[in-house]
Amino acid sequence: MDPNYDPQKIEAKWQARWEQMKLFEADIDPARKKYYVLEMLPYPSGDIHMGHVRNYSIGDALARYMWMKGYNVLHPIGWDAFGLPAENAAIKNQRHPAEFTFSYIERMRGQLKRLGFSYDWRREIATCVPEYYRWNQWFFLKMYERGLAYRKKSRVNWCSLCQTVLANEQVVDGCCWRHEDTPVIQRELEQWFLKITAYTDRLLEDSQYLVRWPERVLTMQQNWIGKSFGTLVDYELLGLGEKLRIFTTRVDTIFGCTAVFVAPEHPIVERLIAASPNPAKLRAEAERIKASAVRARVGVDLEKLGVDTGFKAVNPYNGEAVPVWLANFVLMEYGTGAVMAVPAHDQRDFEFCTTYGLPIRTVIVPSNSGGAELTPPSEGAGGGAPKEAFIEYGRLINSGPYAGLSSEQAIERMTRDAEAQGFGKGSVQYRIKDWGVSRQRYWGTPIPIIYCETCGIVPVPEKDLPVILPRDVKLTGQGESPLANVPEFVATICPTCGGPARRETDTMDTFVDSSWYFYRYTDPKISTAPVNRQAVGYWFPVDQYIGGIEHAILHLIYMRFFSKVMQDIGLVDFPEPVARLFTQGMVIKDNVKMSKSKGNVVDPTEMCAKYGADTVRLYMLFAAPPEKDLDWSDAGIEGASRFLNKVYRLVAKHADKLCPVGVWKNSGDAGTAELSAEERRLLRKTHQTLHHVTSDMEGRWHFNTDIAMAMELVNELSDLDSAAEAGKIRPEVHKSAIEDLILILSLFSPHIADELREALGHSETTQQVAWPEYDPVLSAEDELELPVQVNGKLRGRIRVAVGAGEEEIRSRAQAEEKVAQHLNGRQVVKIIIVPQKLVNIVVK
RNA sequence: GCGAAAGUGGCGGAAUUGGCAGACGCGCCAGACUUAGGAUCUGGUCCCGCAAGGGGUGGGGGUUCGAAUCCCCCCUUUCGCACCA
Repeated sequence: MDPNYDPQKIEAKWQARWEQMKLFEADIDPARKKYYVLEMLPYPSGDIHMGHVRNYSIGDALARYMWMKGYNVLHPIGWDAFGLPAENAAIKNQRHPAEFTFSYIERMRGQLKRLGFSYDWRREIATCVPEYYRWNQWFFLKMYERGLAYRKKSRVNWCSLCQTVLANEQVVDGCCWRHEDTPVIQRELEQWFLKITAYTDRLLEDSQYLVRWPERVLTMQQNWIGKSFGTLVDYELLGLGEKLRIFTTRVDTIFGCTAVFVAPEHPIVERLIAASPNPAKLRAEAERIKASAVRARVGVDLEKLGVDTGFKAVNPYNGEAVPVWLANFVLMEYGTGAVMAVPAHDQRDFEFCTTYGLPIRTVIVPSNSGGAELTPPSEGAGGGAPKEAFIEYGRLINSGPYAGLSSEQAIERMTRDAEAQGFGKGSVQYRIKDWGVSRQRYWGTPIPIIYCETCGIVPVPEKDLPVILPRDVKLTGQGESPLANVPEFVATICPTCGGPARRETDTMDTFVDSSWYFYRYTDPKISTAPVNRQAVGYWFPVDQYIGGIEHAILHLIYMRFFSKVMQDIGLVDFPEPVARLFTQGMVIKDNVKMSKSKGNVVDPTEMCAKYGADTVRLYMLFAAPPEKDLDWSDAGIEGASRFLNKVYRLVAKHADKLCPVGVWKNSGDAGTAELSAEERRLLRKTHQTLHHVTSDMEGRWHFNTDIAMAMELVNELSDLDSAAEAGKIRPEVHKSAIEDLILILSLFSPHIADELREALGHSETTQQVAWPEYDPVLSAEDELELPVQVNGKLRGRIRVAVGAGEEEIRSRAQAEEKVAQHLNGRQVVKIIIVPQKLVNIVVK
């Protein structure tokens, strides 16, 4: 065995051997328990970054542990290979996106292999190949058949840098999710949508199955879906013979309505302008409000602006005519685009009405006011002007027949009355919108739709799939679909009438690709269906999914939606595909996320060349618990490297001697009795470490503490080294401790573990060994050092046998020299003995 | 503004159930070996104090024999939401 640790050599050797042994290839085996470990698939951007390394090191530790626990482990990887960056790079460099993508995949595959992750590479997928994306098209057609994919013209989010449409989920603070400083603009476009809103209730309800998902993710999803119960109420517009519908969750406050606010984009605005005595003026004002509203959505704090249209609307509950205003803060995309203004009980209305001098009328008082006091607390005892709206539920006043009711009762009764009298009804509104999937870009899945002059929208027949993305396309990045300029792609014949027709030229959002890829891994080559039902039946659900939290309302909600559609189609028979989700923290450096734009990127491949993959991976897991952000430190990785060197030297030093001997096994009481003090000490530490690591691997996953324990074990081995050399530790015992250490290490730094295990005379790899059970007898202490407190302050320590009785502990504690000094002359009130932990003597 | 999480040495972090605060690593200090040390090994390293002792987990209060941990108030940071009617 080489006396010097050479990670480059060792890692190449074991990676080749693992591959040759087909160690990580898992196949269906109904006789064995399965375990599916999934990590979020990378986008082939050119290089693996530290965030990937962290993600995949966590998954690999788990996968290796589960293999050793005897599970049949599915651990796949693939490529989220369609997308904008490749297309943009292609435009810049006058090359084809496919060239970039495939060469980047090639390079990143090499980098992943260099890191030694235990993937079943036979299952690798790339979403940009027709064998994969044809099934995106297939899903699209299935959804189309079910009315879940539809086309409509609407205002959509447009990023001027991406030169394409974005889904609502891809807009962050009014800006593009990929370009934080680029405000999204609104455009009217014909687009394809997937009807995720048809699944809102199931997405909410089925959260009950996701008990092993982080609460935070579920909350974010809930908020994103934004379900709220309320009432639709029709106001009649005087002089127009038209109704204006509003949505409110607080119909109980409607007797306090002093105006109606309408979004500047609302269709009724055109009618108002037309009927206005001064149309030009009203139009100009509407435009001004609209312009301020667009700015408002991007900005944080905005001034509430509005304009009185001069029209009046009639509140059907009390027949009162109130003015109709255009208001910049009213959203066209939520509810009906119009709201009733109740300044006394809505803070926004309050601010607006205060600004414009609209009346404020109190109709709710706190329930505990007993009905006697008719003034809300916000109006102040002196009867001065209120400073804010009273927005709580309470009791109704000044509300005609409903006065005296509680808010809850009133909402129910008033909604029912509206329905009975035909001017309104109960309604549920959602914040989430349907998923716009059309993209005016090239590098994506063609949408399998044909437009025929005579037949209209015609889906591509299933037998004609895939619709191949043509290779020769002129890419300009100029905001129109590149496919539109490929006549041989566009020109087709109508599958229904056989006449000339043209193809849809938009491509799909790449989040479609990643919404079902993890099903494909279970049988990546199947050509007759997107997924193999039998394989899914064996491997699903995903037992553990690991990735970044940034996908909480993107991928992680789309993926759940897709699974529900798949359930409805009959492809799978469960509602939720992922049993347990883990979101790891970011890798940061100098207090900010590592990113090219910040120029603080540490390249994993360079780190592998310098320290070896084992060191990089060990450091990633040691520097912080996995759910927290990890602060990169150059000094820190040196420490990890030093540790592995130390382990290597320690084993190398004894390898020749230990190689031929057998491993000590505990044969029960007799075996334990014959251990020397040093042997006892070494085995105790070993089994305490095993105990900690084993229970931690079962779910807590604080790998940093596992590695710290392994370091302590190494320190113990090092301290006992001279005892081992002096024969006070038998080689068999020594070897047993070292082998357990190696198995623990194999979860985090597998190459060095296999190398060291081989040096000890084994032919199988660590991953093929059963995970060692910890021995409670060996890990138990036989003597304890108990701290002794006097009035809660540490005063001394006593050593007692584990089985020592309370009487003995009591007297020993009081007799301890320093303790006795503090007891001197004081009366002992109570002695608290916490078994195995401490003694506290209370005196006065 | 609302919601969530967090705040522990010079730094990353540990303390799994209310029971020795600071494991482990980094850094630093001293020493050994060495032609040399950015290798390795040994010892030290929360603060004040010569010591005895005292103080200490963002700040203040509380519960308890005992609080980093539980409760109340406040401050700070990060993340999410932010006119969703």
